[in-house]
Amino acid sequence: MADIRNLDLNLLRALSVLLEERNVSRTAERLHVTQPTVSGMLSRLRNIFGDPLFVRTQRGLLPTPRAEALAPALRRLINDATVLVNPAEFDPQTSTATLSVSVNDYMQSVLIVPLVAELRRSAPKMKLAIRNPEVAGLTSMLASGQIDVAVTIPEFVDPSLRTQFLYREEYVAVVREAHPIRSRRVSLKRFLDYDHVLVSPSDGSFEGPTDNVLRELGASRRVALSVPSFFTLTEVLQEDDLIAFMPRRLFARRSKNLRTITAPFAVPGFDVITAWHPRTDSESTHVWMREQLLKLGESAA
DNA sequence: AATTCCAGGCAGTCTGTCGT
DNA sequence: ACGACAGACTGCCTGGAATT
Repeated sequence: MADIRNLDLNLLRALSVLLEERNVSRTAERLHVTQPTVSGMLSRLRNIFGDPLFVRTQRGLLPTPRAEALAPALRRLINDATVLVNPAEFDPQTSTATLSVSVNDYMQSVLIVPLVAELRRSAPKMKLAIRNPEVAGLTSMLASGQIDVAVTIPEFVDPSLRTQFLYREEYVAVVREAHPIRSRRVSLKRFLDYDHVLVSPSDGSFEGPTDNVLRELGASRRVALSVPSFFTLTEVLQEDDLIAFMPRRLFARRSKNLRTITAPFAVPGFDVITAWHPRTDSESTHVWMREQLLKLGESAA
């Protein structure tokens, strides 16, 4: 049994050209090496295949039956190898790839709704899975490929991941249209008279960025309700005299029966970023998807 | 586990010879 | 005379050992 350890692909390529040219010098020219090099290659090929492969005649080199029989398989092999090292360019119009994006409901509303519209147009055969965020397992899910890209905030991202800034978001204070607070500008005392509601996606906490600001002011509010999603937040706000801070871009999309008031203090906003595993850095499908998100982030800003 | 170093082997060129 | 092949030499690559 012949050993393929000594076989390199360039030898097979040389054999393929030799079969076409039936001449060592012309083969050397085509391979951009010197004639003795091809001679040496032929000698190695003869050892590997245990066959003379070519015999010299008056009319040049004549392939042996064994060499002629190798030709179709050689062409296939070289073609396959060429495809292997030159993966097809990503074409959104024809791609049938499936991508999984982890993103919370606020970002779904701001980014994913326009993303889907864009995808239906420019990548009609692609499939997209939107998944609720996994803060704890995010890194391992990105590493294993269960999630391809996450839209999130920097605080949730392990330093081993790659990130790209999309846009900066601000909070606005929101109440329902029928809320007893009528003036746009509200005093701190009046602001604290009412019960508040906040979004805590994972742990049901009653504290958020607003409470950190209040603590520094030596004050505190009563958070009566903690909900897991921004969709629930907007529903609840419409039904009761509560106050909530919500992302400005979300309010712009879900302001039915709601209005903003000017809070007596500012709450720092947050950066929205994409995060992915370095493994997929140059994966053409992923690169394309991240570019789409970046574009949408820029237009959302 | 990753990086660096080193020895051995191999493929390439140049030059020259041989066979058709 | 032309083209294949062989020998001498050079530089690069690879695999294993040593080191970090």
